[in-house]
Amino acid sequence: MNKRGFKDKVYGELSRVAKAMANPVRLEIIDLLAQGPFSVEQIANYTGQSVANASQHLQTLKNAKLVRITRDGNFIYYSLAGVNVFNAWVGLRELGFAYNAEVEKVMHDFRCGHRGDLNAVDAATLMEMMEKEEVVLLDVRTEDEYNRGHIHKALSTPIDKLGTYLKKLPKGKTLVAYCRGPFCVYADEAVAFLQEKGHKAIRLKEGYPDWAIKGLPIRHKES
Amino acid sequence: MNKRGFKDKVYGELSRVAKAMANPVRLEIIDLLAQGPFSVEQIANYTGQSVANASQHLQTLKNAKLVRITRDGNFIYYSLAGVNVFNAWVGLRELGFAYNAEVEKVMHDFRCGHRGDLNAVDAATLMEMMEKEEVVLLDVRTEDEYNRGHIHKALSTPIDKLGTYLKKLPKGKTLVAYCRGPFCVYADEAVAFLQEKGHKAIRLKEGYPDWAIKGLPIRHKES
DNA sequence: CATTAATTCAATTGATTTATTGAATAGTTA
DNA sequence: TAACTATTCAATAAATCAATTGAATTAATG
Repeated sequence: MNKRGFKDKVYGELSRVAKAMANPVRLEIIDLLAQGPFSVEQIANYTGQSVANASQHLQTLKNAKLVRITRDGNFIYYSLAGVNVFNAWVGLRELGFAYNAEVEKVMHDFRCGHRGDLNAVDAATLMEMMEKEEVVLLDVRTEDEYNRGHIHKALSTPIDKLGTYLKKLPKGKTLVAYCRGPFCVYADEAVAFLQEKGHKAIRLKEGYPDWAIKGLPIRHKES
Repeated sequence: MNKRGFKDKVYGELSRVAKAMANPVRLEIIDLLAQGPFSVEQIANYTGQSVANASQHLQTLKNAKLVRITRDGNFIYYSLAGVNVFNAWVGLRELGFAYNAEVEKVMHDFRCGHRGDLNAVDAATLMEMMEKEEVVLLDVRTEDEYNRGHIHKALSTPIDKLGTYLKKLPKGKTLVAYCRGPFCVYADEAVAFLQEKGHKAIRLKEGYPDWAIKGLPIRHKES
């Protein structure tokens, strides 16, 4: 094989991987699967797609080796093929943040409409805050996702049941809410709700997968 | 805006960035521009494309904010919009290496055909070797690229003039050749040539941009 | 073995993407 | 200002991609 043929093959193969990521629905699926395995129906519901369409996108991701499947009874669960998939997704995400003003703008506008406080702490800041025991950390994802893995010392307070946990939360301390990632709005909703109830609340910029991949302290239930 | 509308916009914008990367020619352009600025004609020649086609791809990259331009005389020079573009490219590249057996296979087959020794040292290993002063480091890219920036202590020995440097190279020490990146074949060609001439030679797995972005020691000519 | 539920396949249509060609534009130099 | 050069634009046709629909698989259960 000559030099051009070699390059055509290498860049061609890599562009197949990039093509598999180059679709809004598939990016949302990747972002979701960073939390762990989900069935086709769960993925379809979450992304607002028909089951057939979700399945089709999942086949595309599977062919590109970005996801893998495990069976459990009647269900097929999809999850990311490995940590490199998440890394590539983060690379793309940060690229979007850095140079695409439209991404920043959309996020800013959306969150402006939901709460006054646009601040968010990043992982490093939160680590410092936690060392001083100033904060209560809230995992507002589903209980299932919490059990799969959560930030050390976080309490499970799913967004749709947040009201029932209100009494147990101390008024003095800062509440920090986190969810699936920077595009997940659960933490924003939680912060809005908590601030309305008179709490001092702020969201964590990153989500659980970002925290975990940095090697920061986590815990999970034995399965 | 509702939650779905927000997500559609965010993932839609990010998929536009991914789409801009999802083409073999554009990936090769990104990989090249990691070395520094190049004109449209240089890019067209390097990628084996017509000037019009190269220009069209560059417009696509520019619209996605992945590259930016600077003028100098008659020429327009394209370069990466920032360090995040390179990071995203590396994320994709590593993803290809990790899960796409086809990429590994193509590289292995190609390099098998060119030299017996498939080994390559990585950056960390090279740093150790250099501390013991066991190696002579050769930058086999163009002299121009060397001047823009090179690994500290490397000699400029462009691949097409490598023969003229032969006498000056010590027979006892290990020669380590590096070039633009893992898909650049200059270092492979250099290693094959040097081994043929009785030298102990090996390539660096990564290219100059990978070395530089890790914060490892570099030097460059004042411009 | 038949039923059921979850998932995938196949065919269609409309929308994007790509390489090619040749013409147009915008800066530079004489 | 005219000629030149590097780059971009516009139009085309072939190829690829996405959402929809309904039918076909596949594996577990009665």
